[in-house]
Amino acid sequence: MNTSQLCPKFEKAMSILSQRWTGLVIYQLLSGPQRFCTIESSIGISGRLLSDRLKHLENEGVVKREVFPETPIRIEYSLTEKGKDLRPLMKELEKWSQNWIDSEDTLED
Amino acid sequence: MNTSQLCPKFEKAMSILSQRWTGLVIYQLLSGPQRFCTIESSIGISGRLLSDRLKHLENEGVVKREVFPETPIRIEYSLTEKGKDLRPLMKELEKWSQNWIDSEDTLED
DNA sequence: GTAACTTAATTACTTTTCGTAAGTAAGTGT
DNA sequence: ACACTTACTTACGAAAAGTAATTAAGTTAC
Repeated sequence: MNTSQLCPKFEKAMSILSQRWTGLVIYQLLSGPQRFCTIESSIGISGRLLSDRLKHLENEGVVKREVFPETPIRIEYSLTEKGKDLRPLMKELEKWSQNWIDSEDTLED
Repeated sequence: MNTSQLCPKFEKAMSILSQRWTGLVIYQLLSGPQRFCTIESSIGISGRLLSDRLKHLENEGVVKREVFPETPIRIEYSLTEKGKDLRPLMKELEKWSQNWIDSEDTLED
């Protein structure tokens, strides 16, 4: 049972951002529209989960999928206005990580 | 294999925030030091996971656990400076959620 | 003094999600 | 024809989450 007393909009926003990989996918797309395999290799997510996350973000209206029927065909993912508006938040997280995360203390590769 | 090209500090910061419940726990503690059961009921997390998350956040230096040997004994959780410095980020998420999350589109209770 | 209650957990068990690897469909390059 | 690339999907074992019951230490109620 969820007996939360928090703002539902805030909770919803947090639920999007707190799903594994989702934040990194958005962050990566802030540098511009990109193809599936580019995102995949830049953040180290598996195809299975990237496919899932992009679909989820598309449903939330954060990410846009565009098919360019060139030859070879090209499929690009980009941020919608809603997605782009997360830039200030990402900037804050960048600042925080620079101020507080010790380089000894990062994730193992 | 993680072949990420992102800043390791940013990745680490994101990995903290993108764990389920962790963001809400921090957000809740921004309103001041609180006891276990207060956090539990305010964000709707189970004791099992709250215990886990608080321990994790204590290890990361974001949360501080203090035992007050009064009668009755009181255990309070609060944010460290590192934790308090996440306030601007939370403010950005609040703003974003107000601007972009439709009230029809919130989580079910 | 013992039975019921509270807090801060922990343990046991089930369900959901993740991660790895392999497979697929459509097309390209040689 | 054959290998290669892209954008996925499927299968399956492993890890994490969710639910509920239990515990330990102390409090209050009678």
